[in-house]
Amino acid sequence: MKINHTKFAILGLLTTGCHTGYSIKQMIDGSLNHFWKISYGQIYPTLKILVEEGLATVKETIQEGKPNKKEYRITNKGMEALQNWLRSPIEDIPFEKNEFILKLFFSRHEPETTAIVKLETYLERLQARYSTYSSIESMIVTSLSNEEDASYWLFTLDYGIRTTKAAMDWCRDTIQKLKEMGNAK
Amino acid sequence: MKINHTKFAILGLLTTGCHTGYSIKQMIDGSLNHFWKISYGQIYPTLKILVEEGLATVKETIQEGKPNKKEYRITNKGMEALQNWLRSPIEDIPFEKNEFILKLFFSRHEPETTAIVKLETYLERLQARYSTYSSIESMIVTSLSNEEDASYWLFTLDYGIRTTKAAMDWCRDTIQKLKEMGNAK
DNA sequence: TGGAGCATGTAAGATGTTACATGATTCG
DNA sequence: CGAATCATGTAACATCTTACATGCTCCA
Repeated sequence: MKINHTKFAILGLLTTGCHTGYSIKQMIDGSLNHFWKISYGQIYPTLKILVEEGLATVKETIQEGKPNKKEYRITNKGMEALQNWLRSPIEDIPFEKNEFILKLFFSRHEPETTAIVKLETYLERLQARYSTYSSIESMIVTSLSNEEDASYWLFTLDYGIRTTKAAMDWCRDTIQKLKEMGNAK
Repeated sequence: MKINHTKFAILGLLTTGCHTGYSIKQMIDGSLNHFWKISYGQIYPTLKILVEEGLATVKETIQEGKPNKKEYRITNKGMEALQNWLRSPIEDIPFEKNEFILKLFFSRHEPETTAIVKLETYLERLQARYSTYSSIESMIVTSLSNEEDASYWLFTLDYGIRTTKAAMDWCRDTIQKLKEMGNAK
């Protein structure tokens, strides 16, 4: 039996102070983005399903000066479903769908210099990601240290930081190796 | 404009000595699996499309003692298309859809011990992956050292090895931290 | 006045997985 | 005799992305 994890991701986000589709999306883009992505095209329909299944409730709130919003809250049944999902064993070890590595795999069909340029671009983007992670980390440490979620959020962030760092080191070493290959010819 | 990378992955595999849908699948599962997956449900229809577009040719081969097979070969046009794709800049830096990390993110809703068990399971699987990579690596080094593809294949493998190793280290440290959190209570 | 941020939603299409169907040979 | 390996394929389904549509307020 296959489980729809996205549904539970949204359910979980409801426990972190996000109560609208819009704020859920922001949270995903800001904190979950390195290991889970969800688009509006999934968020709003899923929120509807959650209510239908009794895992969440909605209340339309009229705001002055701002558009109306629908506030979603997790129910007891929803909380149970979330814990159930947390308890269930993980299916597969994740794999990364990596366009860049795929291209590198076939790179003997292109000149070394082209591969080097691609590696340099990749390294730059990894560095950008690394700084983003670092700034999120210091933000959590300073402003959320008493928050219950904080330690687990830092663990997941640390995972991102360490794997990104490993990838950056690999990039630098591979660039070096490719340059040596070029010189040897 | 969005590019269908899977199509090019199959096209690229045609240049590595794979000529049937079956052998392409084996190559994917053996060597590409850590950064790209393709199922038969995609391979066979894509191979058909490749022929329709003139990027590959088919020839049905009658084998004695074995079922017939269709042998696909890349055409000049296909080779050009492959190089074109290789040259094109990478769109996005990849992200890992990681069910395990997603669960950890919400783990304050479960007891620490449960999280520790999950981390231990995850570590075991990472170790298994690590040994798989290492054995593929030594296989390539010993039996393919003269093959043109070898160095690029080793680069991609090294990427897998390093990021997996970083994840393993993170696992061990996080288990430790969680145990300390448990003791502190 | 125009853009950014807040806010919700849908429809079409792309992409990918799973289960199923078929059938030969080889090896233990 | 049964399992594994070789070999090809499809239909249904699940999942996800993209583009589009709407409209308010605040600020420069």
